Amino acid sequence: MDDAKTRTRRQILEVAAEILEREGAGAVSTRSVAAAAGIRAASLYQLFDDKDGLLAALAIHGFDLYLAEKNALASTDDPVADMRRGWDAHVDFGLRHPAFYLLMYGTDRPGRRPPAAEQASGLLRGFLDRAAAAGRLRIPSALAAQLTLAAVTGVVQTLIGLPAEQRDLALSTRMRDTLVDSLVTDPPPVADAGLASRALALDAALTTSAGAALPLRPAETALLRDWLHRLAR
Amino acid sequence: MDDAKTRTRRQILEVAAEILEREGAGAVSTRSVAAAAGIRAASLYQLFDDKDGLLAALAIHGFDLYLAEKNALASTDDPVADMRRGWDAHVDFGLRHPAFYLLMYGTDRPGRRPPAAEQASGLLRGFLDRAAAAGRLRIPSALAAQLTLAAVTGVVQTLIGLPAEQRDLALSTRMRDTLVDSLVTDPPPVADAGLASRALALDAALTTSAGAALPLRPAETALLRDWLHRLAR
DNA sequence: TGTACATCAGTGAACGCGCGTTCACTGATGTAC
DNA sequence: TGTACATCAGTGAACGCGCGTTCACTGATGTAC
Repeated sequence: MDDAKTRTRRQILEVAAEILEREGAGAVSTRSVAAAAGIRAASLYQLFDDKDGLLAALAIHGFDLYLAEKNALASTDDPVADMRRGWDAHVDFGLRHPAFYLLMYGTDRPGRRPPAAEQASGLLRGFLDRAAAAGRLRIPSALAAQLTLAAVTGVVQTLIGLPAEQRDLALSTRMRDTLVDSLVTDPPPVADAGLASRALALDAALTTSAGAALPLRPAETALLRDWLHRLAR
Repeated sequence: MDDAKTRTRRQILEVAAEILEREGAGAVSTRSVAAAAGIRAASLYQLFDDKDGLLAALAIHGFDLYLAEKNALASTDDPVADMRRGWDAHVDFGLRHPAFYLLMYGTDRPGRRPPAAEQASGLLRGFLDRAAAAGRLRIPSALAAQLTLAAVTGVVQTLIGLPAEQRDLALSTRMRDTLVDSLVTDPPPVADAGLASRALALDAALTTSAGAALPLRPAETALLRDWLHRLAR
């Protein structure tokens, strides 16, 4: 009956999520979670290694919630419009689950990357590589992803810090448009797309086919990509 | 001898700052600070109300450090260049004092604005109002300040979260330039400056002369400024 | 100059609390014969 | 169908810890006469 164990784990994570969102990260302790779940604190140790294990599972639970919403967003053939919608969905999630958001994206101590940043960055790269492949990206997608993530987390954390009634989404939409406009070439790709766009389109295609057999050796590919980035600068 | 008391307070705050920067916010307790300062924890209660008082004083101490650096930056007659230099100084401070920065600007729980955000926003408004007075601002300075603060804290927190050797200031300079370019009109003000710039220049002048005798009544002034913001939109 | 007193920064011991974690246990459930 | 046994989720009590905070105190310093 591993099912039963999995189910209990899920129930406990949901209870823990409720405490997190209602009372903040400081209120999540082995004892408070156990009490809210109607079991003894000692029982948690059969389901999770220890407190850190519980918190890690909670962060993954939060990221599952986030991914479920993101995946519900269908991709269209306009990667730039998709990016704007992805931005809005991200902000919306953060404002509906502020405590989760801070746990997932908040920087709590130097040198420790927020747990969700890695995965979110990967997701973003998906959008951006598609934009690059369509010849619409001005800068390498890795830097574009970092810029976008830094801007969006700055916006969400600013909004979360304000009392609910003072939160004005104009901050988010303006930042979004400023950023997207700066990353993306305005017109859809035309026949004589610029040097930079062409270099980046090729670079994106190389990313997509990573692992596939290329007619170049790894060291050559690396050098080529370095040149492409220089051309795009 | 109130001098002696003030001096002791300062010494204790410096010791506390050291713990904060070396071991993180979690390591700052009444006992650890007292031990590091060579006194008993009980003695702290003669210098600070309680632990919250100590932390509040610590945040103010951090902001004093910050202001000391900012004030060393002389203003030039180019408010836009000043803004860029202010941005860089802010980022530099954050990377040199990451734990302080997180204490001052980090969002730790929903609805609670980071303690330094208010003052930093006021400081920023100074730069921005000067830019607006020169007719170089595209949007109201309050929104511009919010955008800038959200972007710069997003950047600094992203960099702080990375291991020191992966921190790349290109993220900061690109975000800075993207943002400044979007806030500011490109050419220095010419004779036929646009409607929006003129409206905002007037608005900035009204801010500067708040309190001085105006030929308009307060309600009229408020309405006028509302109209100016609408023209600038 | 010397004595008696007031002030008050700092002491040392103790309080109660919530925490993470351990451990021998119990009692219900499922399995083997 | 009935009995003996194994499994194991969950229990209850206890541990040691660091925490914020209190309180009566001490002993050095400065002041008044």
